[in-house]
Amino acid sequence: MISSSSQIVKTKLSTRKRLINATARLFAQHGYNGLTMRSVALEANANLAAANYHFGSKDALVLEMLRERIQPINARRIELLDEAKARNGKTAPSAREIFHSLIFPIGEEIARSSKSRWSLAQLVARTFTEPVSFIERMHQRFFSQIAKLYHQELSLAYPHAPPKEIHWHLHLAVSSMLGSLAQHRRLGDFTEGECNEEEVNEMIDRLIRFVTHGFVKGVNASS
Amino acid sequence: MISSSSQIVKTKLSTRKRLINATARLFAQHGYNGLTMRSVALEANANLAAANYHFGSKDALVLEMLRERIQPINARRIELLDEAKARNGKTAPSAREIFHSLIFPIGEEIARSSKSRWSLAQLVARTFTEPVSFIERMHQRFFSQIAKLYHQELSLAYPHAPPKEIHWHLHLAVSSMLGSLAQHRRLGDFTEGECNEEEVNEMIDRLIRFVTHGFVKGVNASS
DNA sequence: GTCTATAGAACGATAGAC
DNA sequence: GTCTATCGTTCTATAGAC
Repeated sequence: MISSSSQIVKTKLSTRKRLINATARLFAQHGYNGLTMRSVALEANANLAAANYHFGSKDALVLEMLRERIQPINARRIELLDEAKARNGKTAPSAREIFHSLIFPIGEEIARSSKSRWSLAQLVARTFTEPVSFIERMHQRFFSQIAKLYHQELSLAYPHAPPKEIHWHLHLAVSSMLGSLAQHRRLGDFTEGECNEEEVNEMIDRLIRFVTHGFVKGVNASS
Repeated sequence: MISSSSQIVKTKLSTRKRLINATARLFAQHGYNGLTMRSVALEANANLAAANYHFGSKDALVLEMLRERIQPINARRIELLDEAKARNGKTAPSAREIFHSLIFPIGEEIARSSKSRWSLAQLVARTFTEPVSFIERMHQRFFSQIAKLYHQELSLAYPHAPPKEIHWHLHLAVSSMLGSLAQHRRLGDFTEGECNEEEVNEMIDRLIRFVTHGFVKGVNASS
């Protein structure tokens, strides 16, 4: 009975929570249109009618799942950014520290979710690929203000760079982050087994360095 | 009757070609699961049964569309890469030239397709996000050999870098390229209108520089 | 080659018993 | 809260007239 406690934890999860978890996995794998209420219910060991009872509709279910996954990550980003600002006193944090605060929380969350480690990476990336209308609104609600915050911070760190260049290269950095998360599951295939996709920290560290270099060299060349 | 010639061109397009074009637009916008045979027929001013007559199934239609769009781009990549090698004689092309040959052909293709300019960018990016099984096979068929080619070329350009680092940073560069293509339509929103998503060449040039910097600084730090 | 009409399956959502 | 059963819709694919 070694695994009794984890079994208890697993079976004690409420139907609602199991439905949310199943929705996250299936949305990450198949996207909004590929996810069906029936597949969610099956994956969660719940009933089709129960899913509609708890959330009312497919739209509302997916929306709530996204809210629960994205908000803690954004909160942690602000936390790390504030720490970096406090650490540097009156001088602005470096681009490296700023991008660390942006990307590192995703690595933490991936490492935390032991089961199907990379589904969060796919989920975050898919949130920016799905064109469904309510997801577009989702971005507006969750990401537009944090994008503004990072632009401000990078403007302070690079006061001589044109604001337009900050915008351009921040956009490139964010796009690279999302692309790398979306593509990470292919790392093994792409490199013919030479690189290991299980090493979360390696991936995150390299990604932070990559976008920092692209950003810094890019904006410095323009100022 | 100013537009008579373009009208002739448009109406002279075969049903088959109109179906392919409609499939490309709708696949880029809605993905595989969001694309329906009915929507394709409607968009192409064709009949639902005609679409099945020409291609046999939805799978076969999408597969053929992807083949027709991807192969010319890959051919142009090889062409530019060969030109760079010829230009440099016995010394290897620079990372900048190598990534230029990888990314520039996409810009050319985007500039060529006057109608709905950015649907190709979304299409290419979506090809790497959709988890549908036949698309995974598609990648194997179209991209695994070209990935090997670029790894070889970069290994020659950076003989002192560990092969694993070449692999890692090439993967980051490709992921950044795909992410930037997928995200480009959001550039205007993301930058609050400051950056213009219509300037294809600007976008492609910045992207080439961005991934080159990320790659070069990354592999140099490791050797 | 292109149409109408439809078969057969899967979907989101709900009614109503427990 | 959870179930069975089902409604109404939409999908892919095909049969058959033209």
